[in-house]
Amino acid sequence: MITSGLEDYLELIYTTIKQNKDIKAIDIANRFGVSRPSVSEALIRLADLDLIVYEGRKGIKITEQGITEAKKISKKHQTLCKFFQEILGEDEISANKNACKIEHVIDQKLVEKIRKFSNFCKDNNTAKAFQEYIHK
Amino acid sequence: MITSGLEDYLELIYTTIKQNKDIKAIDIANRFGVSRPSVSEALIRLADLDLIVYEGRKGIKITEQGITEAKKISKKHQTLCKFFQEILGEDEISANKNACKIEHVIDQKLVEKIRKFSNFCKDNNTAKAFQEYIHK
DNA sequence: ACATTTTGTTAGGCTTCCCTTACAATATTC
DNA sequence: GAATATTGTAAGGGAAGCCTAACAAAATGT
Repeated sequence: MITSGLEDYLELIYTTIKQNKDIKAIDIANRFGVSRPSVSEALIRLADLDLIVYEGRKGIKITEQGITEAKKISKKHQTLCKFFQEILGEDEISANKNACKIEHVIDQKLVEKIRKFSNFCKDNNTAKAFQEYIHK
Repeated sequence: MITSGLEDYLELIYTTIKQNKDIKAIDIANRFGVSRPSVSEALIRLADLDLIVYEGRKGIKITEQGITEAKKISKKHQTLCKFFQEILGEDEISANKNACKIEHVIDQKLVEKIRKFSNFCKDNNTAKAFQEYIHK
């Protein structure tokens, strides 16, 4: 089974590759503040799960299945982030930090509901009204 | 540092004791589907953290600090649960399940914002409008 | 091309959190 | 009060996820 840490790594691999950039193990290590051996291990596990193709220095490629998985996580992240920032008025750093953790535990169904709710709120200027309500 | 699992156990201890009921290690094991030895270990760690007083068969008591911690978690749980159910219209089981996981990773500040937002939505009948929006 | 730096792997270790099996102590039942 | 059931603990083990130190291979600089 894929774990929270693996999901983080896969998500970064996906978003980096999507921008047509290369990603190396050391980039992941730097990004998450973990050691190179930890990442090395994790990449082997991601490859075992057929989510990436990993051949050491030859680079990291993402599989179809990996893309599918990464998209799910990435979508969750974006939906949550947007809701926290645009509706609740949370700052970007806090929104990101919380989304990064919640995305690994929340059900897709609930995220979908939040996404719809966000759209609903936008259509109704709910965010603005909420800010006024808070500072009243 | 307190972990997700320990928080779960502490929360159950707190809510049970609050209802003037006794709680035993085996109750926790049954509730979370883990073995008695696992709970035994966890209770010793909770005691090390001064969150409970544990003396085996003599029972489990919660400390002041434990109550403070448990209240925080419990409050997070309730706030999230309420938001998911009453505003988003999620069913109780799903609301609970998601709250149970998110409560361990979300910042208190963000929960507080969600709580205020829930109140705001209630004052404005937002839930009803959202349901109509979904099913339009 | 050679020296240096960068990057990845191996080996060995630690903690958390779970497990099973076996045993000990306490409660319960008859 | 003796037999049985319940509950807790000890011992030992495993997977995940992190670490450091040491080494190997490749890329880079001059």
